[in-house]
Amino acid sequence: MSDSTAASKNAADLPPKYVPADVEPAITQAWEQANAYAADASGGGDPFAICIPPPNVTAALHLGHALNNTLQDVLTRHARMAGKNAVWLPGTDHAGIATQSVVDKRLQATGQKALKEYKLDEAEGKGGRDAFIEKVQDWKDEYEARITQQLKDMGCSCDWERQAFTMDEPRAKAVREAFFQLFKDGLIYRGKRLVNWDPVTQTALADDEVEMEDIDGNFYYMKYPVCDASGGKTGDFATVATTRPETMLGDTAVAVNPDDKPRAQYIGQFVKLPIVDRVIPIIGDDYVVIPDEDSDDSKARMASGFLKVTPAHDPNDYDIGQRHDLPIINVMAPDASISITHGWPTEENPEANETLKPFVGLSREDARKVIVRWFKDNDLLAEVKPYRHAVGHSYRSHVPVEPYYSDQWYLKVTDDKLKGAALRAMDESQRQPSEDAAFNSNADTQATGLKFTPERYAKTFQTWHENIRDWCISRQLWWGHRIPVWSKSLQVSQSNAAEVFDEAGFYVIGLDHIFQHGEDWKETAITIVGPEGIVDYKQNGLALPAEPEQFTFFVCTTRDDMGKELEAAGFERDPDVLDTWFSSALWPMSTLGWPEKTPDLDLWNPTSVLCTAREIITLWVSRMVMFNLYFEGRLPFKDVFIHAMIQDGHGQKMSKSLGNGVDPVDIIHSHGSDAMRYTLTSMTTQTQDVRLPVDTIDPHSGITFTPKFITGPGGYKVAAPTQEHPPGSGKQMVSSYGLASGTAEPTEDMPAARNTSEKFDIGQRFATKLWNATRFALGNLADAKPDAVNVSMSVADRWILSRTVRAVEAADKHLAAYDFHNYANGLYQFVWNEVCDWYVEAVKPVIREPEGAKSRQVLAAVLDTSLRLLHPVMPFVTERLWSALSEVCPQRGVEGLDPAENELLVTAEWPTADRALIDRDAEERFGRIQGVVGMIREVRNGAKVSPKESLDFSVKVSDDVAATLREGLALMSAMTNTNIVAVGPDTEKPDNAAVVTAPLGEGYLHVEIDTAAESDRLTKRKEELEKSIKTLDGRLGNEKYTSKAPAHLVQQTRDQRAAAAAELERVEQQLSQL
RNA sequence: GGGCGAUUAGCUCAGCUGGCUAGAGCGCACGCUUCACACGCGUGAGGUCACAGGUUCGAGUCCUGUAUCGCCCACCA
Repeated sequence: MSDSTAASKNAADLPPKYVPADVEPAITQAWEQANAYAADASGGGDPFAICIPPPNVTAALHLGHALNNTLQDVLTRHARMAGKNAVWLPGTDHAGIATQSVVDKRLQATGQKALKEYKLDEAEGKGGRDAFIEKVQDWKDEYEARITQQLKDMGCSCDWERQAFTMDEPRAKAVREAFFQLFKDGLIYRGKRLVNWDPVTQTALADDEVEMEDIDGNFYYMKYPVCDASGGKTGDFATVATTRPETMLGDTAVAVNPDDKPRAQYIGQFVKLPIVDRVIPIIGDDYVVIPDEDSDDSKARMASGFLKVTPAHDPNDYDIGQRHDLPIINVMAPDASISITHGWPTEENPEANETLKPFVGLSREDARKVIVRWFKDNDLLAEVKPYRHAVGHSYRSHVPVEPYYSDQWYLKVTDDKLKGAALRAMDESQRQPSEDAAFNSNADTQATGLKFTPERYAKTFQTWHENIRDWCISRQLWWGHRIPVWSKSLQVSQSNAAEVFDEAGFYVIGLDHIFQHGEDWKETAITIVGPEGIVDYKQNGLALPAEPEQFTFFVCTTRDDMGKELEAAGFERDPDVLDTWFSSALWPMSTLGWPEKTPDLDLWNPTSVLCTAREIITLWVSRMVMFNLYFEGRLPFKDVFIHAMIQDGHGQKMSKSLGNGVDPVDIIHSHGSDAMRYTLTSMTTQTQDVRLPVDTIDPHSGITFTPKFITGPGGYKVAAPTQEHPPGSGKQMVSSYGLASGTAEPTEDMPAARNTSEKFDIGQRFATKLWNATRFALGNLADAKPDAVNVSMSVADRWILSRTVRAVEAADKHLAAYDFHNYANGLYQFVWNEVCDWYVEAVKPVIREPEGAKSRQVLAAVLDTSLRLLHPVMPFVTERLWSALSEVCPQRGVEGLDPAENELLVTAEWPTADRALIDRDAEERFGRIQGVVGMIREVRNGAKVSPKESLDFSVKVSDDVAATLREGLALMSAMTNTNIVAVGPDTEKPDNAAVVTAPLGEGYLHVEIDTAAESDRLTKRKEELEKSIKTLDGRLGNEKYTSKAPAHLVQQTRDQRAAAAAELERVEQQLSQL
């Protein structure tokens, strides 16, 4: 190793305490210098690849990300050590709407020119769009750098040379190409539909960007006068029930259920819509719920039987409107204020409607109040009932989403080539029985075997695809991939054909090659939309109408120069950008060079595993699967591992939007990176989310305390923005919530406070334990003479080697199953409870002696293996200790456990377990020693004998057993501070002695015992044994048990019964002798 | 409304296809500055496994129901 800081020269270089901050930076540097993470497709080994779920550049990472990335790093480091050609592809996501609105908010908050002003500039042709995007770009640069640093601080072994961003040029190229292909294949279409509109950010949202929240609202019962076709009132009323009175301005029908006897008679009549005086029909549609006061269905209880139909502002009403060919009247502007200029039919002449005028320009909230008031004043409000119901809110601006009728681009994910392929890709073993046609399709099944861990998430994936709807991919934003479509509308007829079309019937705009070579669709695709919809001009040419009709030409191209030509020809580029998830969906391909057929793509796609949280299965996993299958005919990854979510101390999800996130760097600061990684890994079980109570560190004093909590927006518990510690001291600080929510600004007197959590203590302690165990080993190995070969292994040596092999096997098994908890926990127990508590203690008496030669070898090998096994989860401390070990003891390993040496642990070989080292005899014998040692310690403690006081111990066993026990007795005596004074068949129990029993005999600890205490202890034990015997007898006395239960279990029960009876006898004997 | 998951020691969590005298870490009690480690060592106390039924020789583990909590999905009359 070339550096001097990371590598230790000898054991004395290891300070008594492990201080992560003193070690981590140098280790990071050593890895970087060695280029340890770089992957090359031409390198050997089986491919292993992980794509990072690219974090949004909206904000810094929190502990949820730390967990996500730690697990990926564990897998990657393991794969790398195991000799695979491993790559971990890093990157970030532009997160369109989220980033745009975060930046806009920040600009507003700091009094700078914000989105609104830039939009005005853009409208005036002053380039506001590009100027704003630059602002967002600055933000992105800042946070991308910060996120990258966080990942590096965590020790993430990404191949940083491959850092990607969903909006950089290679990814942009992939997006254009993908869009183009889908467009060309007819899977992207433009549709006028109801979308989820966010009136604040003024963009459409995908279904999954809408969050349902329960809202306390009202049911309003409004009376519409019934009339005839010409508007003549009958004096009767139809009372509609609605939660959204303001949309009544756009009503185009009233519906009743034809099976609703009392009301069906109204079908065919009309109502005169109040305020707007529109005469609209009463129609029959079985969607309408029939009122029933006694129903279980709350809707039936609340319903009036008359449903107002507003196709432009309610998805259900839209469907009804389609069924009955109703007009669609949009009554709102994009900001959701009441408007008569966004779709109101001119023949109604709304400008002249005096009654309507007061409502125009009102927000939908105000309009609701005013309209209700109008109905009340005009005696048309029948009733108002409180009603709690779910309302969709923008996940970004948190205002209710407005169903809004507008032009959008859709991706036809319902097509079998997308949806069907995704369903068929599921591993057969994880499919639910299904009626879905996709499973019966004859279509080629390109790839199969997509597997989820835990399995249950396969169901989420399947259900999502079975119910999938077309994906609205356009967003009215600036921050994103601009849609590569240019369009132009023009009036076309036979008379102007010569100006527009050439002889071949193709449209002429100076782009002859596009149209002349109509089948050469490599870079350009055209859709022509005429009055009757999409024109299949490729088959039939364009049938020109006699009278001029409107045709719109949509040209999709991946080439910028062609875009410019199109613009010169009067085409306009679509102003919208693509949904963020469109570029994310290409991630496993675009990070490997797609659309080029690169060696990387060949080797690493499909990637090995996707590691993510469950919330993203529908948004992201689904779309990656569909795209990768569609474009490359294979899966984006073979496995999907869904891990837990990190919750705060109140059981709330840790998230940026809640502001309760904890910066991993804070934890690294308080506990070290390895401690954080270890704790997070060991907390990862298959079922549970992780609850993590968070404390605050007072920056004035460095003292940790539990912050004061307040109830924040949305009813969540959050740390108060400013904290005082101790209360009343006047020493104030800004909490991480205060920072994240922008509700408090740190100052010199009121600095920002870091977070910590005692949950990470376990990792910190473990790192320290490992550190100290290594210090012990190095201290002894350093002095080791060249080993005398003729020393044989002790029972402890054989035992620990056996246990080490089992630890290797367990680690392999658990990692392969994504069982992170047991991987981490198993090694913790191995290192702490077996290596440190027993092996190191057992070896102490001989470790510096000539007869300890073999033990020194074993100790070095066991330590070597432990460091290798732990490296994926605790890379820093293990790497540091590795260099120290290599320095002191460059040659290590025993037969069967001798992986290749390597300068750096990060690229060292993963240990393989030679099962020949598994030694049942040693395990059994050492187990007995452990049992006896335990009993002696128990007696010593019970008798309150100081550990320093050496006690005599005599053993009664047969002579031949005594011979085999010699080694074990020596060990036992050393570990319990006892002198063995007699061993043999004639050993008598002294008067003052505690009896220790073991399978092969018994021992006497010569100690003045407290008769009363000993009597209590024995009596208690006696009762336990009696109870146990009773249970076992009950079992054995049950003929059904002895006949039905497996024989070995019955035998086991008999053995247990016998053992308990034997012990009971001894206990009773001891009691009688007290 | 549909689906998934959780409910085990004071706290945070393990307990795979039923065999447990139910485990771990923290916390707690007692004793130890034992020459790697007090971020330690040793010993111990602490649980009718949410509740009610059922299947079984046997249930923390399987089934049914109830309650509470969480998450995901769902077209806001």
